[in-house]
Amino acid sequence: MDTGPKIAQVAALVGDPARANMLSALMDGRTLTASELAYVSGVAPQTASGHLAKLSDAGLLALEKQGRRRYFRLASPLVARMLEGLMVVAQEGPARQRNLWRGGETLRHARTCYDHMAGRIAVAIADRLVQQSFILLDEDGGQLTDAGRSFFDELGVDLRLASKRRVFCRPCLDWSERRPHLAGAVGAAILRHALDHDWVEHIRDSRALVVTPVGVRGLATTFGIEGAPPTDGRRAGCITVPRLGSGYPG
Amino acid sequence: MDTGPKIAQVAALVGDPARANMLSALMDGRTLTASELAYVSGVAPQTASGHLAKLSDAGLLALEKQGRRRYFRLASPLVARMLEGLMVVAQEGPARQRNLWRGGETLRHARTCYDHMAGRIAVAIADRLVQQSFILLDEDGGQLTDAGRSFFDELGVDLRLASKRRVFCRPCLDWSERRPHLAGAVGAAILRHALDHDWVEHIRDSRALVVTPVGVRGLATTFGIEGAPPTDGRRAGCITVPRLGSGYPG
DNA sequence: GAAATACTACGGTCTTGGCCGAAGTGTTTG
DNA sequence: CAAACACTTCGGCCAAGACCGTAGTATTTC
Repeated sequence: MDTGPKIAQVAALVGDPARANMLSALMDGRTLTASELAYVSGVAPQTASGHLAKLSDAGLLALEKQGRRRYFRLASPLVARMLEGLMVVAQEGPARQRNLWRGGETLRHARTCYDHMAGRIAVAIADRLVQQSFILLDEDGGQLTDAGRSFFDELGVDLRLASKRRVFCRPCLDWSERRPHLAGAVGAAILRHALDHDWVEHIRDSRALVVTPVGVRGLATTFGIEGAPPTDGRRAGCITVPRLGSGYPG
Repeated sequence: MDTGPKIAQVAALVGDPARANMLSALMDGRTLTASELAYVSGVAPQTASGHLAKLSDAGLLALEKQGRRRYFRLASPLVARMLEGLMVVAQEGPARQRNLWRGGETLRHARTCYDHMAGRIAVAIADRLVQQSFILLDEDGGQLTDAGRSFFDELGVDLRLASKRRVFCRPCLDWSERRPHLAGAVGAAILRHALDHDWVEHIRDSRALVVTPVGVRGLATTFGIEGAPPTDGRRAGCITVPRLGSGYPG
């Protein structure tokens, strides 16, 4: 039962700040180029190249070549899940200036997690679906009830898009709420539906989502969520995530 | 709000082979001493000491001092979950570790704690003895009543074996149940009685105990405990959400 | 073809941190 | 009390690896 060394290898890979930054940036399922990842991780391209090679060799990242660029993304939802687990523990530390967070509030409210939603809103949705017996969740799996199936049918959410290979429905522990939200094909479908109907919008290039006025109504009628947008007056939380889009040197 | 560095810190902690071995050994919920952890991790005690300090400081391990020993255990189920996530990625396949976790269930049911019993069964025994006024317990001590003395006499438990020097009867906080079970000479006598009468058996070289069919009857008639064998707390389709915040003593 | 772009390979520097021997603290035993 | 035991602290050794400058290899653009 010598699992120790194996998990040490993986953990050591994530244990470098530069690599951890890269993985964090990829958490929402985006694909980024080597240059972009070098920038977000704060190291020179040569250094980043080495890191990316290691991460790819270890099977944490998937690589796609296109012309002179290399696009990287997380190799599988399992990797995202692993990172979520680390985040949960990492957040637990001594209660420092937790409020020092800027824009953290927005992230806590709603964000993407790989390909589904996370944050208060997502947890509330999961709660509602469970409470209504549309979904049955246990520690690491879940399933749709018949009632749930028709609920999503009426909503116009097509769950048949789900590939057979991927997990259909599972809980994903939310690092900000410490309670599960929905991942898997069902979670992805809900996010797609929310984006398609303009319930939520991406903020710039971050993982944060804002709930639109339309979304407030939609969430209320569909899921019974009273969730107003994070703040009223000023812009719902200025995300302080370093700009990815325009900040590249050169 | 950059989560990268934080998860890097945690991951780097797990990223050392010696520390990873320690954490793996604790995955099943056991409590191990510094020496034992030094052994399983394959490093000298001095080195292990440093590792354990780091893991404790980071909040991954919980520490309990007893005498000249230090007992370590995973600080929370969230840590176990994180390790599980790493294992999944590390070994490219379905987590077989499920079995270990099941073993944790066995530990929670009945195990030895030094020289006495711990776990659900032990807590139930203590409850019963207190409820029957056979034993009076307070915060850090306890005493046998006359009724209790004759109860043990009839049972054939010889309490006079107790060395003079050792504590006769005291409560010991059960880490899995978070309620006290019996330690001291009385606790030791109960365990000896249970082993002598084949009520329980040691599992392999672990501290886990299984309750035999004989034991089920014995516990029922003697202590009025309905305790079926390790009830194997299988699914029961329950939501585990509420358990996230609790389950382990802080 | 030449230049710019995106990325990779190599080599040398330098910090980090794991490791253990020796010595020290606190606890139990006899 | 002394000895055994469990663990920690200190100090020096050493290797792993993160980093970047330089110099490459593809690919696209002009």
